[in-house]
Amino acid sequence: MSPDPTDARPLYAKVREQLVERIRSGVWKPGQLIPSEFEIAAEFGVSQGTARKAIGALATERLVMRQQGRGTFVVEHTPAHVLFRFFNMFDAAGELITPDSWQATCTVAPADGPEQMALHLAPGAEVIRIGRIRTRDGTPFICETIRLPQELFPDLARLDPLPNTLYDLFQKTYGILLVRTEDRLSATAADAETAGVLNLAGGAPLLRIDRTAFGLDNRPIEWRVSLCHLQGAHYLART
Amino acid sequence: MSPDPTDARPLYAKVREQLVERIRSGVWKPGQLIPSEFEIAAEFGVSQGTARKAIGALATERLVMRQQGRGTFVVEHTPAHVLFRFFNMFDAAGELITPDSWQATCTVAPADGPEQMALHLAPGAEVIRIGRIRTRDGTPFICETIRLPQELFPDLARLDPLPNTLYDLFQKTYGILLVRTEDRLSATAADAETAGVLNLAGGAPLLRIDRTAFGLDNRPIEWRVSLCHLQGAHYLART
DNA sequence: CTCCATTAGACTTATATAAGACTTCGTGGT
DNA sequence: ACCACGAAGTCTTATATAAGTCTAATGGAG
Repeated sequence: MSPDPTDARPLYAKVREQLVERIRSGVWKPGQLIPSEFEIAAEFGVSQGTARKAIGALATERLVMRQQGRGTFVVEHTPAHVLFRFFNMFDAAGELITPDSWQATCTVAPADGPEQMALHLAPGAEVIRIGRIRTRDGTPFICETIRLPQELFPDLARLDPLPNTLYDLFQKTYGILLVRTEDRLSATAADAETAGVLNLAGGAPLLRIDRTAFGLDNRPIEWRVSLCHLQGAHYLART
Repeated sequence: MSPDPTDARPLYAKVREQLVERIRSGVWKPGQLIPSEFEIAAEFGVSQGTARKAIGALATERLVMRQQGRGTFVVEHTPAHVLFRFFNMFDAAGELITPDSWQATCTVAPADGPEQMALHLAPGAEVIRIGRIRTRDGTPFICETIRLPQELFPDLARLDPLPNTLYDLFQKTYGILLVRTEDRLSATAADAETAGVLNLAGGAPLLRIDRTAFGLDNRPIEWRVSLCHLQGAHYLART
């Protein structure tokens, strides 16, 4: 069954890999109930404890959610879940900010140097470029540029309007589950264009969030640069 | 042995709590080898697997480090470890920045409102206020203010000079292990004083890091505000 | 005799399995 | 409408075995 019979990794690691593959390939879809520990154990010819340990690894990677008495479910990127999991902006009172999207533009072009670098693209590959403004209580506060590999998201550029939570779209329409992000934060002064869009004086300090989001196979899926005019809000990083 | 005989939590959770207490109280000191899984199991009258699960919980909380064949050790906040664990600034090439400390001032005073709030202090309690400049390749780039509960760090204010890595001092001299931090990031314009210290034009954009660090019992131990003039550097937040 | 590579053994954490307890939820009787 | 109960799931605990690490004894080469 395993490709390499001399593979020395522990049993539960091999089982884990097979389970990940089932989620990646879409055999088990987001939100779906997966077989019980005993069923998985029987299928792979291991004990329930070993199957449990493999599933437990998925649970710590937040690929599945377990519920005692109910079963184990593949994570689903509902808008609410995406907000909770991947959005880290809070207002002065500590409340999670729920932004709206506005005025999105979407184009396709060959990737330039930085885009090739960020998304690990071969020269000549195309990217989708999305620009959008996000608002909070009606006033614009984030100016955002998003780049995606065109190859992974056919026809996305023709979607109009784009939904507010892209990660939800990635998963439900394209079957791509984001698993991990790396956010690089810095401060920058607003240039003339951004200042105009956000209705600011030029040179105003902005928080710049440079995010790369990775999929199940650790491939970079999205590169997103957000320029944020936080009015008393902040980005929260735990540990 | 347990204070409440009807305590319904699982066995391993109770054992875990006892082990945490041993680290908190200093019975097991940082860097020290703790007893083996079998010894702990025998002492608490449980199986090795249960003791192992309790220790495993500590390992995922990064309170201990396990090494197969060697044993399990309480984490130690060496300067290198602190840098790796709690310092999140990287330069444009992705290399970890190792800052130096410079020109620290240290005073003691009754806590003001924000300090009481951040450190959960009773009115009238005193705080230690530390101000310092951090340099990178000799040029100042972070202007930092640190507040500590005076009660926890007797005589710290008399230390001169303060060491570069405070977290190391907290652990080795005061036996206080930091376990978790919450960093709130925002962008701000340099005021006149900060601009002068960092040798900048007034109004230059700075990254503001507002950090609260928590100890083993989840008590806030440190409140630190850093104003950073990142020259191509960034703060990295994973996940 | 000294040095060094080897090896047996003790001790450690890691893995695998089995059995019973606990939780949830639907179902059917009252 | 309510409650008891059973089916089906995860969770906890215990036990046995494997695998990694260090130490000290051993024995041969120089």
